[in-house]
Amino acid sequence: MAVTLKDVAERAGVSRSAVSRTFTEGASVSKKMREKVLKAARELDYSPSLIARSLATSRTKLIGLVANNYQNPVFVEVFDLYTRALQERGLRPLIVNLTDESDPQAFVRMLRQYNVDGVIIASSTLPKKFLRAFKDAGVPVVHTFGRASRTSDFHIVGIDNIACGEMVAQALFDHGYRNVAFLGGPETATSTQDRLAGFERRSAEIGLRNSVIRYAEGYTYDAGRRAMEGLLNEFEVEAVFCGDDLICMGAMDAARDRGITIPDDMGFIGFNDMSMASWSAYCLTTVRQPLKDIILTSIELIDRLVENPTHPSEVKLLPCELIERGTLRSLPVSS
Amino acid sequence: MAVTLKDVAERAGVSRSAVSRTFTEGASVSKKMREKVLKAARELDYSPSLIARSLATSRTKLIGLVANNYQNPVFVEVFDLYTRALQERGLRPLIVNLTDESDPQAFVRMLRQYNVDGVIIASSTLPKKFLRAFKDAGVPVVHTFGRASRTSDFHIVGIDNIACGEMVAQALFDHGYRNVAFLGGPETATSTQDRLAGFERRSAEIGLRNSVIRYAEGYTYDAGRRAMEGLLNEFEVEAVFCGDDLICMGAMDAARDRGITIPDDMGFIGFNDMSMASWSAYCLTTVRQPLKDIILTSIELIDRLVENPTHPSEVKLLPCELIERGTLRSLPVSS
DNA sequence: AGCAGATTTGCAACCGGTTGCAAAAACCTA
DNA sequence: TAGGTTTTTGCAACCGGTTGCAAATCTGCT
Repeated sequence: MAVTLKDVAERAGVSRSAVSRTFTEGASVSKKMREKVLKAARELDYSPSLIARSLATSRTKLIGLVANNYQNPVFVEVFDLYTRALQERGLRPLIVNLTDESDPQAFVRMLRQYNVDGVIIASSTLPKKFLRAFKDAGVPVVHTFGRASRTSDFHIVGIDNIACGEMVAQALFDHGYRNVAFLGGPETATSTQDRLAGFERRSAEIGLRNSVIRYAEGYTYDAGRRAMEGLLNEFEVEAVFCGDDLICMGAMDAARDRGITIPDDMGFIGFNDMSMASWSAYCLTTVRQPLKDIILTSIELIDRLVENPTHPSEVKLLPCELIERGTLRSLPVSS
Repeated sequence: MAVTLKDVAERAGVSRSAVSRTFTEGASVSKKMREKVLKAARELDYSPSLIARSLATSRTKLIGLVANNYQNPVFVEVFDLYTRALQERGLRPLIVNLTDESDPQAFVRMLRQYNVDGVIIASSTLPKKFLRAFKDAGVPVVHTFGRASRTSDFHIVGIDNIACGEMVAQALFDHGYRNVAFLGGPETATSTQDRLAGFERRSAEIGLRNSVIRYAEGYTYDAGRRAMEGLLNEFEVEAVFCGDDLICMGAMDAARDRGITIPDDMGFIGFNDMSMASWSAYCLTTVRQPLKDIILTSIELIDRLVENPTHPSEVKLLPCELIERGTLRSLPVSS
């Protein structure tokens, strides 16, 4: 059915190796030979089987892309960036959609079976042993959105969540807020923990009172909404720092549905700057993660690891940026 | 490095075929042999290489998943469903992110090089010749969200866009609207064309005047917003039928930003029922596509095609449902 | 023209599995 | 227990490429 190396070789009247070499980067073939082969290949509409090549070279150009956050629209942005950047480098993502029910070990095995060249874990809520499993199997891993740590021997690309927490505390203080709430993502996510740590540290330094700490059960609108409703029943705060834009939108809608006006009655600040944050229905003040940089850096790193698996472990933390829109009240004028 | 068939065979003291057979479905192995092999395999932590197996069987369990709508959050829902349903069946999606700039032919070649078992095209805006390219290469294709047509010899799963257009016309009429606008997705999308056709046909029948026909340039918030702003400058309508929820949200925000109250001053109806449609900031009345069914049906179909490539071409159109929320004014009470 | 050195080519083994075929083993019946 | 069936096993070829090695060809030079 399909046309193979052998067919081309016969048609061109050369050896199979010759054909192979004209299709492999940096092999030694004379100009005359190459042309003869390419002509035959063109006539037969031949293109080499990557499966067979993989078997021989034990390189697949496949990169496992593991994620578990398919509920959040920001993920479509993440995903778009990953898939495009990978395919521009001639790599293919092999997607794993990890749900709560699914058995992680099965996916580790699966990715090994496909002999992926490397794995990118794009999630801050996955346990370390998951990374370990790949490492032990000799597969290069990069943890995007992971927590930095001196002791860890993993490759990590992400942001400095502690610094971000500090930045938000400062921003709230600067806007004149004195009594605020923290409404994070899932408590188990390292990103949540770190943001809270930074937030509390800076708050203590400058005298910002954060009287409530709550966690949404997931990075979803509904979870944000529910958590905010609970919060509103019990506390009075001037502003809320949300661990994710989507959570923030749920929280804002919960507040508005109780007749609270934003930002006059209550301020909100989100995290991620997903594309919806700029919609006029929300006009969300938020912290922007440099998604594109994070993802390009991750891919570059995994690419390098594939070439050189013994590369010493790297941690790259990229700077975030405060995006001021309309959900914090105007800065008090100094008089 | 990796442990292979041969290692297991040696350890178990049996032939390589024996090992292969215990790992292939429906091969003949005695209970005793199977246990001996499994024991050795377990001790060595062996799992068969899918690459090598693919080479031998020319089946990869890979399904190409081609899409070009990575801007729309509804896609994250589509994507979640696809990846999960595929992996539940033991298939792996091989993702192609088609951008405007990318050369479609290159992707056709790429998917063939990976020897995918089948391809799912998940888009209503891709040209037919794209499908043709796979078909010509002997790769089974299913077109999800495609246009039904008697003459076509492709496999299609989607909705009856004409009927949906009719349903919306009727719904607007029933809500008391008499002068409305159509704000579709890209004009080249067959789904847009069909919805408009149905919409106009039923409008004519019942006496609904649709005075404006506009198209957003893409399935994005901004495109919806821009189109709506233009529309507001030139026309007065009572309600707008948008070709997509995201477009609709952009349009709604454009209207609100001009001081228009929804639904008192103007009605809106969207399409897709993406998860955001239910947010209280929009509370969108819309048409729900049975996404899950569409996707499961697509996968089932491609699965069957892989087994039997000569399967006669099928067209499956699934019914949509009107989801009434708060963006159309209340039904006039009959008195 | 003759020769050393560099370049190109083909041979054949290998990557890690599957599978048709025939021999061997197990089972059944008389 | 012998003889015929059915089941299980191993051999060896094959899937479609790559690659080390040695032979063949091509260079440039004297």
